[in-house]
Amino acid sequence: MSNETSTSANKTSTTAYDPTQIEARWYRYWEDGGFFRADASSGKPTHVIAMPPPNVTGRLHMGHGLQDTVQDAYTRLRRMQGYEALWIPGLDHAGIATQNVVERTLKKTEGKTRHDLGREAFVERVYDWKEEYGEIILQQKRRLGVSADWSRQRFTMDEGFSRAVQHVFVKLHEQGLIYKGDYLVNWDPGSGTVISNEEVDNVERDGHLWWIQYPFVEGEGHITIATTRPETMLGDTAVAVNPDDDRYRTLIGKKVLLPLAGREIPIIADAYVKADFGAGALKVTPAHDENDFALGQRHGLDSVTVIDFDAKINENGGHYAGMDRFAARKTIVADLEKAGLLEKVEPYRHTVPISSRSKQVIEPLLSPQWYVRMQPLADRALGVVRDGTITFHPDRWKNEYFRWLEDIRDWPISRQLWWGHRIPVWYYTDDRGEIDEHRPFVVSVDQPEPGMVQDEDVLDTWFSSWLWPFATLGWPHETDDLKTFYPGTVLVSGYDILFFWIARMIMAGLHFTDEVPYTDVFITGMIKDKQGRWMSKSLGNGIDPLDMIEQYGADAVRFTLSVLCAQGQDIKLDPAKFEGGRNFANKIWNAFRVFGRFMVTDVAGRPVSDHVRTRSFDELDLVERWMLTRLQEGIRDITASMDRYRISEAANRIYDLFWRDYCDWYLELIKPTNGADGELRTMDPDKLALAVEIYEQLTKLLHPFMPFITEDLWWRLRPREEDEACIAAGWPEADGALEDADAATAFSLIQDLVTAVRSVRAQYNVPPSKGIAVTVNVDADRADLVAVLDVNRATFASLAGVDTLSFGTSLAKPKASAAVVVDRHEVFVPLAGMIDLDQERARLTKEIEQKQGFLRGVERKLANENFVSRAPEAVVEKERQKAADARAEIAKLEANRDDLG
RNA sequence: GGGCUCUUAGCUCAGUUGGUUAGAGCGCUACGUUGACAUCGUAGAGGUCACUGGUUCGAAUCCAGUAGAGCCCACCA
Repeated sequence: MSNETSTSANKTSTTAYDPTQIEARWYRYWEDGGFFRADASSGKPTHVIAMPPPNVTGRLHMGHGLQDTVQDAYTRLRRMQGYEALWIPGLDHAGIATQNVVERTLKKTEGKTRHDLGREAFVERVYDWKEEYGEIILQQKRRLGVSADWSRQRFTMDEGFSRAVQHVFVKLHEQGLIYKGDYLVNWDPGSGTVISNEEVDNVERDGHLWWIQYPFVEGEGHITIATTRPETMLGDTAVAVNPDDDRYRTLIGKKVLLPLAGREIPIIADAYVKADFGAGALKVTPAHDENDFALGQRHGLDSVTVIDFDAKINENGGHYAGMDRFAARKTIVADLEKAGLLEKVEPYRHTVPISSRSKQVIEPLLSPQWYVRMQPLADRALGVVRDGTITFHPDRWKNEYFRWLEDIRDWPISRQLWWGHRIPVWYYTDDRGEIDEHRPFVVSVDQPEPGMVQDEDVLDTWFSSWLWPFATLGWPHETDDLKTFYPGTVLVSGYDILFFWIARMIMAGLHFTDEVPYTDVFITGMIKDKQGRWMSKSLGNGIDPLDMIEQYGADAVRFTLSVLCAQGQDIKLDPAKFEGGRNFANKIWNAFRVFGRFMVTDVAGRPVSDHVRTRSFDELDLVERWMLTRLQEGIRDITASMDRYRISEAANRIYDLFWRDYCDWYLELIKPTNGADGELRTMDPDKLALAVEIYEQLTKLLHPFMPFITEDLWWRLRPREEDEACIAAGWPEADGALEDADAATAFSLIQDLVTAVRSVRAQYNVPPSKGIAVTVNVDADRADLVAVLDVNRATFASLAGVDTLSFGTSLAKPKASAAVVVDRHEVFVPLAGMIDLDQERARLTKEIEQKQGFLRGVERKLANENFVSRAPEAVVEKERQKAADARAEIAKLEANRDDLG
């Protein structure tokens, strides 16, 4: 079944880098080789990151891609720097999210609800789900190159972790920080559980304001109230007015007849009521509104619950009982209208609480729940950020953190779910097996006495997540891991879970371990689509990182994300941006080939002998000393940027160092060219050795960002022992002995001169193949440069495509030549037959005008008394130098223009 | 109602102790394939750094205000 189609359509250059060939292989090598595993007994300084555990139901998305790229870059960097670098991975059981998914699947595939199965069987199903799908996302992370210590992988519901969670509950209870209370909670009818304030989104919606008349019990007339939720009127227990409202002052204490319900309720006065809003009179429903609940408490009102946990009107709602809350609203409004009690309806835009889980409207309901008193925990957490023990990057996020903690509320931690940690509270039962309300409950991890039953509810997912940095290390046991790796170093996360998780981890760390869980918090921006919208399933605008890895390679994806990850700003991601990363990987690959093809290798492509330079630094060519100098600067800059958590700065720096310096200049100069006969020349072994030496350093600098390609090339550079991997190599350190400021200056001058010559060539369309003669008239004050240039004439000539080169300080301008002034030096390019005198004159004139404009600006500054007297001497001197240079250059340009006749 | 962020080249964005002739990538223009890379090279065009005022010898950078965009908090029915 041979087919020979599409050979040309698939034509790809054999020289292009192909990541698919190598990524899986190197990952296996690292993982099997134990390179990710941290050793608690090494005695090295530690660097620890606790990976935000993804949900067991999760699939890798770009947010993970970004955050894992950052975490992996730091883990690899510190590992190379000699730290015992531990990155702990794991999974979060994600209570509501997971239960919802499994319930939906159950419904779809078997048409059953969880109640059909029963608790035990249902939880069994969720475990099955977890076993089957939980690992997927961690496998996906491996594709990205995540170098986490999989041997230490944890799950928030594994046995040890569960014990830790329950231990914490018991401890907090002992400390009086956990209580059970009957309060108004955020009931999510969609998920059938309570949720915390943080899980509620306040969304602006178009609604109505209904004006309803409540008739007086005695005498004629009525009072009008305005409400957005008429269905709750069935539970009204008062009407409230402002005590200073003249319209209603005389009505306070009177009774009204609650329409439809037929109950008598009082008119009360409370300053909370705003006289200028709505009708100025407020219906009070303590059982279904937070403000009304507070009002009820102040005035000793009854609470009448009329909406049940299924979001339907209950038996207190008379003949509305059984109706869904929104259906009831319609019916009630219609009934009021029929009764002539509906005064008017206004369109009204207001905020409605929506469950971030199920997207359904939250129903505030009275319900007994467990709470954590947060104030004592919050105070310490505020302190450690205020005093700088913990630093946020970028800094501004600490303000959000403060704001939340300064106004902390108690945390409702019980959830009416089946998937999660059972609350470790036990109840005595009576003869019929029912909970005996008369006997006190017992808080205990294990069943205190036979026959006692455990609380039905489970704990909020975050009640386990907040222990992540230390419970993953074995806490509450004093394990070696805990002693060695706690506290951790840095936490990397998006700002979306600053309150849910980051702040709570800090509180938990301080409270339970007396330590901050980490000293740095790296907050990434969120990934948006090209147009700045959130990526979502419904919009279908998500970009799958795995698709991108397939298409461009993991290194390309990582590098691109690193570059984009600037200062916590949100990232508008266009998938085309990964091309930049792919192109860079390709450049890295091909740069190696420049010198790599001169190495003798075995079948695996590994060199059979080492290449070690024999020349001393002083014996190196100018470009080589320049390149080494640039390399040392690069090492310092990149390391410093990473230390300051400026990962995009570091990524950009290595990109420039590699592409602009190493490839564009250094490699261009040292690469052998073909001989006249077309035969490829050999490469000078010592030049090759230095090329390898520098490339090896660059490989290491690139490794935290692009681990796969660097590991692969690493083995092509030198013969190595099996465990001498790039991932385990030492991070480069800048070496002052490999720096030469004079060489850097001299080469930089050559770069400028070469660019000037190329520019002339381009302007006059001189083909590269055509050799030219160039005369450089060095500025008289810098005569020393003549010798420098002379020594490096071959360098110059090769870069600029020059046949004949003349250097001097008083050389005459050749006939019919173009002139360029660079740093006060003149570059003459004879262009007999090609030069257009008018064009050249115009070009020079434009150049002169530009320079004159610049000079005027500088002179204006220098003419300013205040500038000269107040600015630092060095700044003034710099300006004087600029002016002098500009004047000299203008003079030379003018002379050259005049010379054209 | 409070708070935060953003506004810099056609597009996406860098630019922290205030002193540059304001940068990058993509896109655009011209030229270029005799063995590293066309996923490339060389040379270029392109910006009153949103606006107004202030501080300063000097502002894209600091301060105040204005306008637009976005986000987070918040109990006005």
